[in-house]
Amino acid sequence: MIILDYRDARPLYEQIVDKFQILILKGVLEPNAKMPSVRSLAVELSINPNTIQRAYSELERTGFIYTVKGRGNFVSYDEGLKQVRREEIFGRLDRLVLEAREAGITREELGERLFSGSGVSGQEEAAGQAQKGEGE
Amino acid sequence: MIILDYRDARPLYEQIVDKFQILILKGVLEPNAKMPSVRSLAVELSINPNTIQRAYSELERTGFIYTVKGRGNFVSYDEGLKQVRREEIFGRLDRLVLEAREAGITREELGERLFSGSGVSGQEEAAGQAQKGEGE
DNA sequence: TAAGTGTATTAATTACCATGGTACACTTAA
DNA sequence: TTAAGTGTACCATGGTAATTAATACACTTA
Repeated sequence: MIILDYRDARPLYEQIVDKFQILILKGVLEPNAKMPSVRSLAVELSINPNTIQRAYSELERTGFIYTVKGRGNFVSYDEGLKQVRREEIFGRLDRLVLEAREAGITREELGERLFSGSGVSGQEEAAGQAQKGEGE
Repeated sequence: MIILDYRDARPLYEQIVDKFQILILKGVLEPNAKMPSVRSLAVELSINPNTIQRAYSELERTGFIYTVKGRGNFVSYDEGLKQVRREEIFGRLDRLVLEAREAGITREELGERLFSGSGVSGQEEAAGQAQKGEGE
């Protein structure tokens, strides 16, 4: 379900948070679905349970999951979360643009790169979540 | 010439590397210009010479400066560097696009954000290199 | 009751960052 | 030649973050 990248400079718990955020936002993990237990996931990934615990705490703090003591952690997806993730990504884009400008790259050049990425430029997405609201 | 931000979570040497890369890429520091000596910059920034040394080593490793023992460090700007920097930034854009797609953000939405950033969308850049003067 | 769960705490380890200090080799100018 | 300024290479120290490790406790469920 989750694969760690030890070449990644970021802490393990942060990688775990990211992966689950994506799985939850994409609907792979449905609302109220049970998360792997702290101990079982620790065994599966061959890392310490404390690291999983830290990731789960972060996911709970940011509203992606909720906890029932003695029972486990569960997905608490709601539409607001998607907006949070979107804003985070837009923020990163803003910062990248600033850096690009300092390297002499214009917005136009970034735009060109943006749309040449995978050939596709028109209709995308809509796949993945399919059903549900989508909206926002 | 350089101002450190102690609220910044990044290491000091990394901040120094970044600032000089920008100064060099923007042409504020011209090719073959002498860099501040390790000791003098350390005094100016009130940090340890070893930290400056580390930053300079990184700048030399990445080709931004060259060293002459006993004489000092000098700017070794060439067009190739700018290209490398551009590619690095474009690469980051590519990865950001992938993450955005996973969050359900289309290229169009990214494009919109890209050009709404600071109102400006047309002529930019070309400013910055203007005169030079600056030069230590 | 036993097993599985989250949670909390403490200690130890490792890596990285930064400092402080010393020493050496080189270049330049007096 | 000498002195000053330069880069460079060490080493030891302290601080912090990430992670591991080992326990312990409280809860839920079968």
